[in-house]
Amino acid sequence: MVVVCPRSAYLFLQNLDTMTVVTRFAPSPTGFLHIGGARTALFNWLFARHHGGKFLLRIEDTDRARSTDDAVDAIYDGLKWLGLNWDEDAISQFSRVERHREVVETLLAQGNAYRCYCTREELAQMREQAQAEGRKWQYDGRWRDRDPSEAPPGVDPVVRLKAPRDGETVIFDHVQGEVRVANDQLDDMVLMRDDGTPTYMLAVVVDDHDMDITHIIRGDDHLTNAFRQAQIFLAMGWHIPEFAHIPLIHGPDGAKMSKRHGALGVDAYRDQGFLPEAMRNYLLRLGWAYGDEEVISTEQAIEWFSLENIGRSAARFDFAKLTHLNGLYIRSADDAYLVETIRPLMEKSRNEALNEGQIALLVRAMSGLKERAKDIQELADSAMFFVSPRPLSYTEKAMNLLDEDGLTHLRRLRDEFSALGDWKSDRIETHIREYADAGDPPIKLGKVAQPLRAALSGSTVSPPIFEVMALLGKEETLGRMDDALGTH
RNA sequence: GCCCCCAUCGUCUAGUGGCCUAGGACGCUGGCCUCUCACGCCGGAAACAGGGGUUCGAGUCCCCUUGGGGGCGCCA
Repeated sequence: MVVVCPRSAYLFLQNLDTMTVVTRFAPSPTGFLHIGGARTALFNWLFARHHGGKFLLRIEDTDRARSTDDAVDAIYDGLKWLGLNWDEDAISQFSRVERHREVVETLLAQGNAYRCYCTREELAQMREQAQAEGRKWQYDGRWRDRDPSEAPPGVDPVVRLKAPRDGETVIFDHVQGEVRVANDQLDDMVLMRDDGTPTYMLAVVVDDHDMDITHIIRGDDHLTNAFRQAQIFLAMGWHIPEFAHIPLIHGPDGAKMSKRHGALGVDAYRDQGFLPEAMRNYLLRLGWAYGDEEVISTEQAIEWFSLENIGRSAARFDFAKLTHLNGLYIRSADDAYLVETIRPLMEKSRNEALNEGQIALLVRAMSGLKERAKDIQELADSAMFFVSPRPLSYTEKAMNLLDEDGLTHLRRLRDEFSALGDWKSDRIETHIREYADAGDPPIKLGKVAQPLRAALSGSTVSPPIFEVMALLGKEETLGRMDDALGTH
């Protein structure tokens, strides 16, 4: 017997443009939303949006012992931060147990499933023995055709699928292509536990069917599950969704991205200063490509996304590239948006709220600031001096610039500045250049600009100093210069 | 162990038998720009895992080896 899961029969009748594509992201709430899950969600979201279909969210919480509400919230937060909005309400898989049981009953009644009275101990023993003999462990189906009247007393049975034993099962995966496995490699999986709760394998199939999922896009660690799930779909006589098993993401060292191996929740990336749009772009390019395109807006991603362009090999996570992309997005981001983004970080580190005037100043300063930041934490730090109260504290390097020579220039310039009427960046620059040129011998601009930078920003790095002076305003500039002169 | 998947610069990738003296990006690196730091610009080093086929012709197709990954739960 050959069980074939073809590219959906109805796909030949109606094409993707006219059918409603429905995808889903189905994480289990046992921890944060990690990077691999985020990419899976992104791909599902893009595919649905590309086809004008629906992207649903289902929380796979049938394992009551390991599911937590905090984890569910972390998943919601992560998806929201990434901008991956889902359609309709999220579905709790656990809330559907009655329906799952109903399907198990149907399978039982049809003779496609049976009760197995093996105890866990018995199973453990069989597994051990198989291992000792170097055999592959597989449930031998001993209760497959046994009469239930032989059931030992006091044992709550599990329900297993009566899976085909001969032939093979083949699926056509949109990423992996045609994959086939001999049915004798697949044993009779448990559909319902001895406590009457459905297993993941059963629940996924029932839910995907009931939710009218057309395309299952998920990590390729589920590839072998696809065969087992296909058998359930077939047993129920249900239409089988399209599959697309995407390669996993590995850590920078090539090892599996796991929680103890550098895998972080998306919240950690947010906290490290990455912009969601940069994250989306990076994740998209990890395993998917559109020619030589590197910087891809979300609109473009939706337009270009297709399953066929997904690569087949695992990718390593590269912080450097993410960081570079993040810098790109920061530079092209809206000034007010960036100020809003760094605002909480700044208020936290200065332990004081920013007032309206300060916000406005930061918005005006942003074009110079964002040019030199790779992440928003850095951006927040670099913006700090604009709103720091006098007198500023200086970094050690800044101190060194405020030496005798530096202070001499500051002193002279300070007097000249107070006479300067038009406090505009280019006017200030002209003035200082003239001052430097007038020296005998002429002074290098840096000799003047750096002490100014130190006095005005407290550090050795800042946006163009003439711009900073204009932004700060004449009064504040002179005040900060006085501070520097007074302290030394 | 068994089953399945994968394999182009350090990393992400383009490449669908001739357009490949293998392209782009990150990183690295030489230079330019320059008031600092960045950005930007110009240049450089850097890859088809190995071996067999198929073909007039292979990075592209097939097989084997090697290497990586995943799965083999009353977890999801």
